[in-house]
Amino acid sequence: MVSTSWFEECFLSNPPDSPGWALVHKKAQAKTLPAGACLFSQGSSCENFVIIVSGNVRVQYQDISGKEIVLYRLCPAEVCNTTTLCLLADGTYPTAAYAETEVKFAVLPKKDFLIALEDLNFREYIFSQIARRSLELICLVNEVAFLTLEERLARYLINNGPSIKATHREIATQLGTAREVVSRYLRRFTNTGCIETSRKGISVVDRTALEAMMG
Amino acid sequence: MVSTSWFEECFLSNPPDSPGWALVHKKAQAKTLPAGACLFSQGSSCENFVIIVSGNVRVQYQDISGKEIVLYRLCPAEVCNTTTLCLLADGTYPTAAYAETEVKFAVLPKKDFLIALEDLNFREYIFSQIARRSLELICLVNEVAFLTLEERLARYLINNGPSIKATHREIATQLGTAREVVSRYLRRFTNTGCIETSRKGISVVDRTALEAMMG
DNA sequence: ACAATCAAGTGACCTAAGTTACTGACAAAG
DNA sequence: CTTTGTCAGTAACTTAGGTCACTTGATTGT
Repeated sequence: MVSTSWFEECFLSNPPDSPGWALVHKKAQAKTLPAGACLFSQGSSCENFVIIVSGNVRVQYQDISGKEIVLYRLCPAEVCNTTTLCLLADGTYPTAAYAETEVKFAVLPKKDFLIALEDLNFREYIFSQIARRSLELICLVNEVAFLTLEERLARYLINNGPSIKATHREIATQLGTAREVVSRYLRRFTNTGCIETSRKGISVVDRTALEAMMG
Repeated sequence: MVSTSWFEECFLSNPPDSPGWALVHKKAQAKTLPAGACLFSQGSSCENFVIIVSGNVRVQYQDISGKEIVLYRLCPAEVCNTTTLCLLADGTYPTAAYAETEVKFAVLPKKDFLIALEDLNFREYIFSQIARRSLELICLVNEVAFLTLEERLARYLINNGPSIKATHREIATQLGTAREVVSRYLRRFTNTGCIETSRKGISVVDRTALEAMMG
């Protein structure tokens, strides 16, 4: 059972007074993992529903040659899309997930999750998240298929706020490309005055100019 | 209400004796569209649940410059993934759908769909489909991001059976590339004896050789 | 303090694949 | 039989971006 302290605090907006949330509250196990830990990896079987309580998690795909692309990130109160889909489809994980910070999360056995889904309140919470995330993935297909890296990088910079704390390497993984390529485009953006770079950080100076490049 | 003839015939395996299916049966409207017709297009709002009764439907994305990529195809008894996700997320369509043959399908207002979802039987049918399809889309991201066109074309040829009836143009749309590029790789496959081409058709001669190329 | 590690900068090169611009072949319509 | 449109073949070129091979500077651990 999840300790009341952080769990309830986190779900004040979805109070566990509905049967589904009550079940989660009763049966879920609280877990904590340090930054960098792997929550699940490609090919492993999916047995438990996962909901993030604190910290954030990167969900990504890694191909045979080691190339990676980030599919999405999980924030507190969010449900892992891949996990939920795997539970519903009886599948094994096609992706891997890593803690980016220390992460607290609740874990609920598949069986109990399916019971909790009987509750309209719980179900709506879950499925609106799944739906939104899956629609995002459809958009990601298009982005990867049709946008240039320059456009995708511009989008990344816009979407990640005026001040970004990430290495070129991390950005490259996010976009599914190589570090050098990111450096190359960042240099161009710097030359045209769109951004300013520092070690481990980028700040967007001319948002409008960047927006013009994002396709 | 859907005429009993083709609807029931189609759902024998999911008999409408459960409340969800009964509701679908009672409230759904039967529609028919000719080959080539548009079921929905990008940006239009999503009001109705859609389930295919006969024929098949191509769901694709088109970017501003007119480039297209096929995301998936719907077959009889299948539910449109995008539609269902949009209903659950209150969104507008990010994709478009076109009838590839004459299509019969049932349409159920959002309101009734949400009621039908109360039924475990119906819900499981819908969500296992959604889950499977969405997992496929995750794999599509990786395919587009990391595989070469040669590999993707080889996969396409394998997945679409030993005898394929499609123009180079159609295959190009499927993969999100240009016709000439498809012709180029098909020529190479022909030269190495993997396939044989004829007007509007391709047949896989050496499946094993093709499999070796699909990455 | 020094080595080791990691982030970043950068030039040179290479290749996949998009683009342009044709040609010829076939089929259906007139 | 001829016109018109679709399908396919192909050569020539361009470009995005992946890869290699470094260097330099910062950070960290011992």
